[in-house]
Amino acid sequence: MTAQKPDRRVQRTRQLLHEALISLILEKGYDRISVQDIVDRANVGRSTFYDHYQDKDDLLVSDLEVFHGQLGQGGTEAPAGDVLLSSLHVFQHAQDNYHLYKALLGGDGINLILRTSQKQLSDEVLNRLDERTGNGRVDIVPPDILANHLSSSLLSLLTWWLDHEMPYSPEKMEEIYQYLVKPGVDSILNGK
Amino acid sequence: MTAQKPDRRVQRTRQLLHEALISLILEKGYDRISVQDIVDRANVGRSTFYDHYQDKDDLLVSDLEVFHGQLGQGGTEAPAGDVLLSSLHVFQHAQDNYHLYKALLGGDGINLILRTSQKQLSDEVLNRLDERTGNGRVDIVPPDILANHLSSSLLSLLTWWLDHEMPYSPEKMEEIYQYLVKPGVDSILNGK
DNA sequence: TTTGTTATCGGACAACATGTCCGGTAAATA
DNA sequence: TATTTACCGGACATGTTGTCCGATAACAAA
Repeated sequence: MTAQKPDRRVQRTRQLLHEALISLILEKGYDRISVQDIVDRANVGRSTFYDHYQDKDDLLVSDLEVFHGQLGQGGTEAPAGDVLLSSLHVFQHAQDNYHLYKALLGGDGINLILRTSQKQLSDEVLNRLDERTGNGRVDIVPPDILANHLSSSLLSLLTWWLDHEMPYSPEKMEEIYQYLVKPGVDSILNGK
Repeated sequence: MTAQKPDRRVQRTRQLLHEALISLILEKGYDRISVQDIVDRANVGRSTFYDHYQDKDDLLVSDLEVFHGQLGQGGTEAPAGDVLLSSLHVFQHAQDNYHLYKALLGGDGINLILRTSQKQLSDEVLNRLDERTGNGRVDIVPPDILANHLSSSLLSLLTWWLDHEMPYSPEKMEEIYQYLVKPGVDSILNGK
């Protein structure tokens, strides 16, 4: 079993496909891209694509691994005992890789349902917030961000509940939701 | 302009397509469904499908409108001055329409990227939470729900930031994130 | 019941997408 | 230089999409 040097062409081809996918997601949205689009953009033969990946999703997942890898490393480890995520590192990394993040998280192609539902809820919250402007620390947390937070928290909690086959009653979930978000809202709106 | 009675066939056809879509999403996931699958299940001609909807997405969006409509009505209006969403109503409605909700929000087909990223973050938070079990009100808010909340909040905040072209600095976003979630976490972990 | 309308059907069509297989070529390693 | 192998391009069968058409049967109105 002699040591094998890796063929330099492989990495290059995968890199080309990677870049093509990202740029195409930005232009057309993930689900409007065909394998043909990707290989045209990358100047790679279509059969070569299938030598590397099973399908379009496979390429995306492989890209996501790089994405998560970069995100994990380089960040100062969270202070021991601190439960909160080091969001600063996330935001800085997103700023440094704006296009990548925007392609993966932004836009509207990928998450049609959740985005539609959340916008609906968020608008509703925003309406209520408008009625109580002036007081509170709105300077620190803008109302639209607060609305976004409240609606997305509810939807993610709901999604968790469904994925786990509704292990608690709606009343219990309501209680949990309150415990999670109310202290934050109070401290912002009532100036603590 | 005489009053026209609606043709009863129309509503029936749309209802059949609606039911077929929902059941198929549950079985295969949204993006693995073809129009052919839908019309086969619904016993509707394929050309008839295109008489009603432009494409698969169009049918889904139309279903979402019903979804949001049901969600909006019937809920006791939020107490005036209360900013929080009436999550109880949402959870009850989800319980009454479990299959619909599960089809639209559950599973993994529709939100590959966000779900993958969130699971990553959530696991990380959960690890940290394990180190401080015992104290706090874990009985009210289970650790995995708390981890889910913290990670999804960060991702939704990040998504908002990207969609609005990064109007604040990463440091400012970090501050906002802390303001939003920290009070809730503290009250849960430290027993207030 | 009769009449006029129209929703539905099924088939046909072109264009495109998918995944696989193959032999030839060129670039890599040894 | 010799040998391995990554890449290419073409071909193939299969499936998907969106559109158009004429025929049929269900409908509303009279």
